[in-house]
Amino acid sequence: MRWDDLDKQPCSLARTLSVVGDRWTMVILRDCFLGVRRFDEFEKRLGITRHVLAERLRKLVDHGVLYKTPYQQKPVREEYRLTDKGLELHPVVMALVHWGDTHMADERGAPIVHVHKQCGQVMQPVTVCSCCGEPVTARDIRVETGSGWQDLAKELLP
Amino acid sequence: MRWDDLDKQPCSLARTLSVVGDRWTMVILRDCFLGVRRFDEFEKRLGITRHVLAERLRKLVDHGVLYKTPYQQKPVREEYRLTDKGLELHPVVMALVHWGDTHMADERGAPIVHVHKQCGQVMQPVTVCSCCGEPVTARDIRVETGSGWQDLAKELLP
DNA sequence: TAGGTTGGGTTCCTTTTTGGAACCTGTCAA
DNA sequence: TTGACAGGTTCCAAAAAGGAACCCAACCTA
Repeated sequence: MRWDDLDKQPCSLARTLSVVGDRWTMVILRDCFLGVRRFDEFEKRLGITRHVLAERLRKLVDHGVLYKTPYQQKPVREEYRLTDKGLELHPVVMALVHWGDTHMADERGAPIVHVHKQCGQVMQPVTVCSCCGEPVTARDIRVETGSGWQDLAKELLP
Repeated sequence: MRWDDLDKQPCSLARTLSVVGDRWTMVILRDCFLGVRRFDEFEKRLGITRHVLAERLRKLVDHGVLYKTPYQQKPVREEYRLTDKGLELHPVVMALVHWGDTHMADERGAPIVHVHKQCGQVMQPVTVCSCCGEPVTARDIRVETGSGWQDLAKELLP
């Protein structure tokens, strides 16, 4: 399978990765969540080549994850901002950062910490069950085929 | 910057992506979480080329995300399993799947659902604050430089 | 005992993607 | 008039992915 066909897979993870799963997109989105908005600022911070950056930004705009909005006229200059759809990638970013903090940090600890505005504390993201509110780990989960997909059950699960 | 230098960045997200951030690794890990363990089963399910698969599995083993263990002698055959470090990527997988369910699903709905064994319900992952237990979104978070990184504060944040 | 199958790869070659640098286009300021 | 700035695009070389074929040890089976 070509990577380009990922979005046709009957798998939400594959479809998500077809948008954010290439080498640079998540790093661009990290900067978006930090408040970076302009082309040249992305370029400076990421050290990514301009034409890959331009293409990734275009793709994120096409998918409705970012939108362009002018911040000056004459000449028109536009900046990139997260849409609501983009903001909803925050749990993904938090989970990636948390794993890195736990498993890839050096003796200096986490480069960046997250403060929860409501409680004022430095926080780690915890994934809980939407029904009972208890923390969930991989071992607490059983996977089943979705109700619209019974016919593909044998293909979806090993 | 080359993508290969991501792991040297003072950023936990970049370091995490240096392990799981290429085109196929997360899809391989999705299958690991579904219980796939053998080379040929990965190949059949993913339709990925054998040599990319072999390289990705090797890299995940090198990083301690998977380990190889024999399931028969004569001839020795080994399978790949998630280590504890690998199991801790579960929140990342859940967050990616949830975003896909929300934003990339078709009329048939989620191909796969997650049942929380403890409460028996189909669940969605919710990210909450480790201190106060309240759900957090992007707008609830303020970012600060980690205590070991004050000297780099100007570089880390825009 | 020849021939095929299975699991788990490696090799080789072609096509796509990146990386890196240079170039283009309005607008403004010196 | 030259230069800077923001935001790209173009071009070419280098690296990675895709696809097919090959390898090998140990079975199985006719």
